[in-house]
Amino acid sequence: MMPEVVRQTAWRRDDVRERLAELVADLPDGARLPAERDLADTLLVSRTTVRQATQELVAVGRLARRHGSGTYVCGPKVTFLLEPGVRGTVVGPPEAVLKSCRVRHSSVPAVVTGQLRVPKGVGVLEVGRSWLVGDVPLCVESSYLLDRDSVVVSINGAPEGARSVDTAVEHRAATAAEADELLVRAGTPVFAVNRRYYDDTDNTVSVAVLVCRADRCSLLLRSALPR
Amino acid sequence: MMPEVVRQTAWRRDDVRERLAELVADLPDGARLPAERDLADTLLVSRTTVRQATQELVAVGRLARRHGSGTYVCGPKVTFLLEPGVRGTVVGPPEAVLKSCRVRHSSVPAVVTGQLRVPKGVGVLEVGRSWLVGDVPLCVESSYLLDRDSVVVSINGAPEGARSVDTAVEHRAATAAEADELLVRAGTPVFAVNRRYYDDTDNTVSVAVLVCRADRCSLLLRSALPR
DNA sequence: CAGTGGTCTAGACCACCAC
DNA sequence: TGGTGGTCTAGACCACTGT
Repeated sequence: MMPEVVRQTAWRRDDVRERLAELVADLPDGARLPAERDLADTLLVSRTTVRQATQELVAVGRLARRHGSGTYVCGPKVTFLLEPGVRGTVVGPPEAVLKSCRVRHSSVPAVVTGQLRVPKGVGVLEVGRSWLVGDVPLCVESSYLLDRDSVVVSINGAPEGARSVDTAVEHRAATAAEADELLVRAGTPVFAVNRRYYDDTDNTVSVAVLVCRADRCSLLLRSALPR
Repeated sequence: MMPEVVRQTAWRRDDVRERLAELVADLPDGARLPAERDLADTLLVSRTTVRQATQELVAVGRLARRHGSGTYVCGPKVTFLLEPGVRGTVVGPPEAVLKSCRVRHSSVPAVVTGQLRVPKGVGVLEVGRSWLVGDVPLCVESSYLLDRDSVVVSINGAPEGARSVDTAVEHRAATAAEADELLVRAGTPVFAVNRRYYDDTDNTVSVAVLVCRADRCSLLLRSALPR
């Protein structure tokens, strides 16, 4: 059942993708590729096939298209560092800038209900952060903390009282709201990183949701081993 | 620079994708969608547009296509659990089976050279594991350990002497070899999880490389906080 | 305004599956 | 053998960029 068989045929798209990958390997970051119509003529395939092959390289961050301008070779991905005692940070290269960091009171948003078990009506602090490379937002993060926590510690570090953390990483489609924030089309694949901090009695102390563009970000997680 | 502007136009593809997403939301896992040609007729778009919209849902694991059979609603993703002191395990649902686990001697493969700093000629143990759901391989893992380590501990747990671990998660295209093992086409997006175990003096003790289908797997990482 | 990517179409043919 | 997904084409038109 569900054989999901491997093809025997050699598809033109695969051939074009490999040719492009070789071409790209010899080009510096930021270099512009020939126009799709030119590539189609050169490689003796239709423009559609060129686009399909290109798309596969775009999806994994090797190329980036700019409407009306051209298709360009991408630099290395942004590395997003997650350590148990620290909330997310971006480490280079390439250089990413923490664009905004806002802290505000809110009253138990839907995302927190059921995860962060607080009585109805209790306020939480929402910490929103976003990172840019150039002018392009790559990661947005929202953390939800109990008011009683130390805000200074909580913005960048684990909240007071937290003793362990779960990190769930999922690859999914961007919602309309996320797509809007990340300046991509809805449905674009993103990493969704959901972190929950627990205290000694396994109550959730805070929740952090990170959404970053899968095509432009890698994740790095560090942890000590229990001794 | 690099505005990467948000579109104003309403594309048919987006509309079709949202309609399909709504349709899928009401269907049970495993349900079959109407044929692409029928959807095209119903939604008054070309089959190409239906395929593009469908593809976006396939890429994030909401749908799966079966050549010659149909397009089906996917169940939940396989959760791959990574804990500091334990090598990867799969937790359900859905049920995944550890299909193979082979241990063999090898002499410093390329992937280990430079990462696992051992003198040339020293043998390493290679532990290969793969997990299946049904008959479909979703994850393959290769660990490389120094011969001096306890093999019993090393297969499922952290190697002797390891005190910390780095976990790098990348979203990239499957190589030809990986695609062959996972029964997908080359270029398919995969999670590549690279774990390095370090001893007290920060020498790499072992290296584990996990490759899993991004469309079918989620990652869950647990760690204690330093106290 | 010329050049480029973005979308969409109608149709063709192939490969696979299940009856 | 009919129905399904998989690939590919040639061309059209739109939207955006940069000169």
